[in-house]
Amino acid sequence: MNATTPAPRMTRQRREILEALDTRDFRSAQAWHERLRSEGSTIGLATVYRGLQSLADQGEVDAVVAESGETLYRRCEAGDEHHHHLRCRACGKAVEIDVPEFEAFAHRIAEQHSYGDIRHTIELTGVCPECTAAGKG
Amino acid sequence: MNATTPAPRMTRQRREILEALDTRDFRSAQAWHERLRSEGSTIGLATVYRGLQSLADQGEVDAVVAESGETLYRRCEAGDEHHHHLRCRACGKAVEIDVPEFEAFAHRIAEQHSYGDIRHTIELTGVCPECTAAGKG
DNA sequence: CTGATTTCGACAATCATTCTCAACTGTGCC
DNA sequence: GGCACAGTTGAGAATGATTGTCGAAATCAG
Ligand SMILES: [Zn+2]
Ligand SMILES: [Zn+2]
Ligand SMILES: [Zn+2]
Ligand SMILES: [Zn+2]
Repeated sequence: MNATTPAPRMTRQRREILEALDTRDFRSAQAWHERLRSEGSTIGLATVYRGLQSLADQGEVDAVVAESGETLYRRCEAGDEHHHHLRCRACGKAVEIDVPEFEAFAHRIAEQHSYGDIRHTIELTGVCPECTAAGKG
Repeated sequence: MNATTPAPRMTRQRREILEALDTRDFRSAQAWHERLRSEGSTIGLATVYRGLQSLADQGEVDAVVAESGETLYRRCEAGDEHHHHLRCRACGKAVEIDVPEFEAFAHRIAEQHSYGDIRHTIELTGVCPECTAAGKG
């Protein structure tokens, strides 16, 4: 059956996405697409969705689901190390944080209830200093 | 400040939703709607959406955003006390947990980065014993 | 270069959720 | 009870994010 999923080809579009993502903010696929277009790219929306998803699978980008339900992406700072974020709800700017005590705690709780295949989501959101100053609170 | 938002009227539909919600599982608005219909109700989908949202605002029901982006609801066990869940991804069954150390930790991190108006999401998901046994893992 | 395969991108399709609006119904008041 | 009337309802349309389709274009092994 699965003899190693073939590595994605390095196309112009994939390169463009990787370059565009070289920032510190979480944005939606649509927002990244607009930015790419505004910089002269002719990349298609579906391609941006596909690219971001595949990059997220590889751990190259972080993906989080906002309260609205839309998925936000940004380039991952920490390689494939496990981590979480403190993100600005107004501009998307985020810092990576780690929650050392929590990882063990999660598994303890799960075991107590005999739940298997545990996953967890921890997201802190707020309004960053710049956005607070700009009244985007 | 609060010029008292008028309390929602107690209609047949609102009563039906409240009754249907008397379980322990997280389900989507559509799923609750189907269940109500299958029990003979003629309630409309939009009404279920509206009802669940308003109940969530009042703290009567818990709402969480699943990885897929859809919102899941269930009746809240803990009144309006702050809490989090360990939820089964296969059947929705959940237990409420609390994460005492975390609440303070979140604020400490936020302050360190000067982020204001902090909010947090913590969700544990897994597969419950029943679903594991049934091979829904 | 050549052919097998993958990826593109415009556009249609899906799916959850929200909106519109005419009909209906709690609620307060007589 | 009966009335007035603002809050609710429900069918269906509309929205908005995401995914699927499919012929054209690009990548890569030989
Ligand atoms: Zn900001
Ligand atoms: Zn973690
Ligand atoms: Zn289960
Ligand atoms: Zn908490």
